[in-house]
Amino acid sequence: MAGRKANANSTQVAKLAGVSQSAVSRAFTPGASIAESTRRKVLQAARKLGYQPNAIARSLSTKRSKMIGIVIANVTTNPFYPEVLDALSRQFQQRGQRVMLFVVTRDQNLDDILPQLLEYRVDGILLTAATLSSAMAHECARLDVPVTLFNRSVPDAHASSFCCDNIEGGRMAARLFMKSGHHQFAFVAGSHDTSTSLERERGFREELNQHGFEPFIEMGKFSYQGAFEAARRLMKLPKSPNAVFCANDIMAIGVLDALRHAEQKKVPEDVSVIGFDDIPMAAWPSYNLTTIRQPIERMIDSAVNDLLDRINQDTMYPKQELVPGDLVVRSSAKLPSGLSSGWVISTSENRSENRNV
Amino acid sequence: MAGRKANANSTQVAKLAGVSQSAVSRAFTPGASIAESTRRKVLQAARKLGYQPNAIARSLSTKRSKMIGIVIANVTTNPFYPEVLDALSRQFQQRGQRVMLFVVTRDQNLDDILPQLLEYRVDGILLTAATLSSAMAHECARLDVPVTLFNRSVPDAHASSFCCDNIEGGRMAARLFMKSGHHQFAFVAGSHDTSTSLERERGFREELNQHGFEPFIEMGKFSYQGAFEAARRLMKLPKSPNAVFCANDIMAIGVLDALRHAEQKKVPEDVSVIGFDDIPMAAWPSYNLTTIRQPIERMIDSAVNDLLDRINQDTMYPKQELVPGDLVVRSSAKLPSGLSSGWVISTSENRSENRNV
DNA sequence: CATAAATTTGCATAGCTATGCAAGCAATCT
DNA sequence: AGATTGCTTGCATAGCTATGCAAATTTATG
Repeated sequence: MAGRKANANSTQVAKLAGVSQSAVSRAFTPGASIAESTRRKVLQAARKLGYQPNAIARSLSTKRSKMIGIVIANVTTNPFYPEVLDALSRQFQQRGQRVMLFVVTRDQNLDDILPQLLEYRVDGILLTAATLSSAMAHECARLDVPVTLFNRSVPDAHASSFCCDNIEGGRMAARLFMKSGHHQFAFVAGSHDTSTSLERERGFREELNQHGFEPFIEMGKFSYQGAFEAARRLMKLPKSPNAVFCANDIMAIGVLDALRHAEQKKVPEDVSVIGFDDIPMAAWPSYNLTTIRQPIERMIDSAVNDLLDRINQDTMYPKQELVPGDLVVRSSAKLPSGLSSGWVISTSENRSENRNV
Repeated sequence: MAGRKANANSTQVAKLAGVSQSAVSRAFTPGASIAESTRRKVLQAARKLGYQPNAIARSLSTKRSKMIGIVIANVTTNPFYPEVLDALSRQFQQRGQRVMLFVVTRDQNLDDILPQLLEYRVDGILLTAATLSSAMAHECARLDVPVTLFNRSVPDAHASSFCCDNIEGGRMAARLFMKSGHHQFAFVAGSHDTSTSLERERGFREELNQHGFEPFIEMGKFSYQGAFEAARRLMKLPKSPNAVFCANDIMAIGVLDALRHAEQKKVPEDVSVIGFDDIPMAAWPSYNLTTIRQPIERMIDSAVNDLLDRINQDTMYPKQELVPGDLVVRSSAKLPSGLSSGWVISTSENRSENRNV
């Protein structure tokens, strides 16, 4: 009920230091017009009173909260997202922005969440593993709050988006499978309404189609367990596939576990598996997963830069960026002759190197 | 450079609705004294102008930001913490609090971070996988900002703390090992300055000591890789251990992988392994890890309740709570006769049940 | 209907900082 | 010395909402 203990404010500091309140404000504003001697007096008085500028009042005054709203989903089901959150949060922190976090479920509607961010006048919004209704996109545009989507492509032009090149990723998986002589393909999808899953499927299927193949599709619900069960269904098919591409690594791992522990299949001898993301677990010796790596750091750098730029400059248009992924060759998929495990094949600069992964 | 697009404010809404600014404020304050008819007028005018109350201004006025500062570490290295963050964030969200997030490294000093939270006048602070310097504890106490530690025990009486009973957890592991006839024990520690690791080690060692045993100790650095290497060192010992307790699950998994893939050991035939936490991966068929489960939901409920209570009532003292863990018996540790895999043994009410884990 | 009681309303101000502007001051130049 | 320039400083106000208090209105009561 009772309020916070009275915190010293700039006026009290001013009085103690024998200067005006403005001077106190200036003493704490980098680059403000204030003599070094007065600044010292102020800082000393501030220390004595335990004064710290009130960021809430500053936000009100400057109309800049220095807060970024981050909305994220799948944090517990896909280790990729903790990585993303970690990197995002550090980046913003380092650039002087605070983070207001909302954890949602993948299919949760953001129309209740975004207003809560806007209420706090966040300077920008970053959505990952979540999509934006066009109503909300307009609302953000109206309020001039830039929005960036991470790992979701967007039909709407009001928001920036930063994605891995999912289509090309799917194609790379298909090509690797075909080069090493597979003939029966399957795709384990994440969901039917998520751009990442749809695009990866599309690239995979298109590349196969060009060579006269058609993959089976099974739903893995973006989870270990869902993919585990999907794999079992696939193995029950009359012509069961021997090359399974999964919409992400966590599902690929579910598939691997199902193949080995529930279906007595050998990987990659009986079935090859490729994932997407390159989460840390993919490199564990239990899995050794061949996968398409999303270059998280680079993608996040771009996304953060773009968002901060759009916050600081009025006249910037949203940007859609597609970052190429790298094929990381480990041992969950049969190798074509001439390629050995431990290679990273980078589409971008068409270079291959043994990065010891 | 330029400021945000002018957002409608309560005065403009008031003018349009033909009422005073106070009335607008009251229309948006649940329980305020306002006639239903005027409220409707206000809400209609607000809708027309796209008005939404300014939470920053409200915070300044009420001296309540409705924000909780969360500081978390290990988000990418230990899947336990994404679970914690997810649950915390949802709980606070549901209770009408926003979350300001800081991601730090385990050993990072918080003396630079906490002031940033205090600057924004967060109503309370929750630290997990991080500790509080006593200077900062005093600072928070001075400013009347309650602090809660999650999964860290605290010497300082200024903060609440909510922990699993790590000592008893360590004892449970020791007892299970001894019951199934092991004689050579090891503990894979997380670090030498973290209460979780120290307490789990202490319980484990004390229980062994009571029966005349002494465990080897190796450092696993709280990571998969660190534990992987620790396991290899353990196996090089002249009397290599056949019962390894790890300070957490992710390290236990690192140990399992090292034993199986680098040391050609069978688990549990050659070596038994027990972890701590019960992260989702522990139940995967590749690992089937016997472990001490931390009852996350219950712990978080308590922690959140306590923090919110302390925010709302002035006269509450911090609380130290110890929540008992459950021994989840899977198949990474040899079973004593009479016990079969799939059992959860709960210390708290001393009941056992086959929960199909 | 008159009066008391309860509800609703507006006024005025607090909460804290940033900043445009004009005034003050010191240093520099002619 | 007087004029010019450049830096510092304080004044006054904006930014937006909440709320104590008194006034006004409505409702209930006798």
